[in-house]
Amino acid sequence: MRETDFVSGFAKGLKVIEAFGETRQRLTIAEASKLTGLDRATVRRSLLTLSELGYAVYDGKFFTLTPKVLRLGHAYLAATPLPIIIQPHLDQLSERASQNASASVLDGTEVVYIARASQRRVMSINLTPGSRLPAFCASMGRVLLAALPESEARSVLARTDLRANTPNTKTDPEDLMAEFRRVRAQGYAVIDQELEIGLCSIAVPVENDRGQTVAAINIGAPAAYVAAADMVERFLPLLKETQKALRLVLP
Amino acid sequence: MRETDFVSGFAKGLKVIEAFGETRQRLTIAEASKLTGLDRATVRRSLLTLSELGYAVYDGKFFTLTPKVLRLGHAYLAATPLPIIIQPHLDQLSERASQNASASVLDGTEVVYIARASQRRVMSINLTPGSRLPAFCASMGRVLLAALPESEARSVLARTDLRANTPNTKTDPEDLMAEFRRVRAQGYAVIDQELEIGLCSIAVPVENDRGQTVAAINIGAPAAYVAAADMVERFLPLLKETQKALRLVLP
DNA sequence: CATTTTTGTGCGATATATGAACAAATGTCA
DNA sequence: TGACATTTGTTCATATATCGCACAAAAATG
Repeated sequence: MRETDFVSGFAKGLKVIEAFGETRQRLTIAEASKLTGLDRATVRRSLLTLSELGYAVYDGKFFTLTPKVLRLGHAYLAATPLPIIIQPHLDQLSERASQNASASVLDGTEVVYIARASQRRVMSINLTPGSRLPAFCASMGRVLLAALPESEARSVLARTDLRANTPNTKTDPEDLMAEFRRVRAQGYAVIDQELEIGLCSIAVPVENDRGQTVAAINIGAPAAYVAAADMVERFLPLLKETQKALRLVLP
Repeated sequence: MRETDFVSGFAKGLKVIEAFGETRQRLTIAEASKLTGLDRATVRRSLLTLSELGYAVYDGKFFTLTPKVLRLGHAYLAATPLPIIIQPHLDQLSERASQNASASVLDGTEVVYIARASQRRVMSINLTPGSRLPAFCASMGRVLLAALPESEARSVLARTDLRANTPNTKTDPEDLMAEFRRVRAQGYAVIDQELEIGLCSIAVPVENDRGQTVAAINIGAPAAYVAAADMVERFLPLLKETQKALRLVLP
């Protein structure tokens, strides 16, 4: 791409929007400037543009995003057939397992939820489409990373902040690479309270008819209710069924 | 605002992102140009910028959004304390009612879901944070429109495409204005299959301690399971309780 | 009230938008 | 099939808009 094919004003504006996600709520011009590293004058113009378009409001001091920005993110969910195709299968899966079921894709070092069917509340965090979790310690993340070439998976780990969320969290890159190989061989990943104490989950890849992994689906259950050792027996057959059904309908 | 405080390149780029939501999946440069009304050369630059930043991918013919754009929308949910405060109350409400509960705010002529707690699948459409419905025929929409000054509510209706979703849908502006007055007086709105056949819902406003309406919450139930006439008796007390709890914690 | 921080604005250098032009790809019809 | 018409992606010159700096004004801070 030539340099003149890049609209830097657009890129800077997007950076400003993302700055709101990193903190909370309201930002002043100076705060947004610090967070983005952009010049104050530039940030100011971007924020005023957002206000003019209705994506933000300005009270003379603070800028606040409006619900209109949800349209930007939602453009992906609405434009991508994947969540739409997966959702009914996920609903059925969740119903039959009497547990929460989710679908996600990989974005950099994180898994991004694209669909979810809940039966019960079990996690402390509330997950909705768009929510992100570190891939290395999530069941779907393991499955998605296992589907990458080893060198790429290693590169993702290198870029990841491998911090332990619980005493169970595996953080050694070599352990994780070995785990990916195991996951690839057995076709599923089980997480035993590595992300959150009291939460177990099992995930399988979602593949299209060419065998490419395009997403992952999982079932999460309270550890008090289903021991990690029982996850495979109880949920793998259901997951495999959903996986098989999806392989037939995905392009 | 002065004219030079507006970054048109940014505004055009945002328009391009939204163009993906209107159709599906993949867009060529020419398609995006038609949808946005922008010059092909300009759209091309915006799309190449999105690709360069990882918000889109380009295969030489089609541009596709990546999950990274979800960060933009999610910035609102993460930056706004409202969904975070409401969610646990919504979970409790949904649990006690054994029905789906949702929270939304008004954006123009539409209600935008900001949080949701599901117990069962009842609607044909899948609603997630960011989903939109026409305000005039949704229970939360009625509540939110009733909270506006009459002139504003009338203006929203004037800008709304008042199409009937079911034979039950009220579409006459004067009927609707009368309904808003009724809703305002009684403090809740009931929808009897106006949005979708087989679906009833009841909503109340979420007010802060100054009495300003900042959102709405609702409970939806299958008409086959709960008659519209019984919605008030069965769910209003629960909604009122949640409303009261939220009034105390909202700024 | 002095000091620090933040915000708003003018300006020159630089980057972008525009619409026309053109080649390549695609579609249409005899 | 082959000739013609359309559509599409891309490039270019140039008029126009934006960028980031520097400075002034205004708030906030102590």
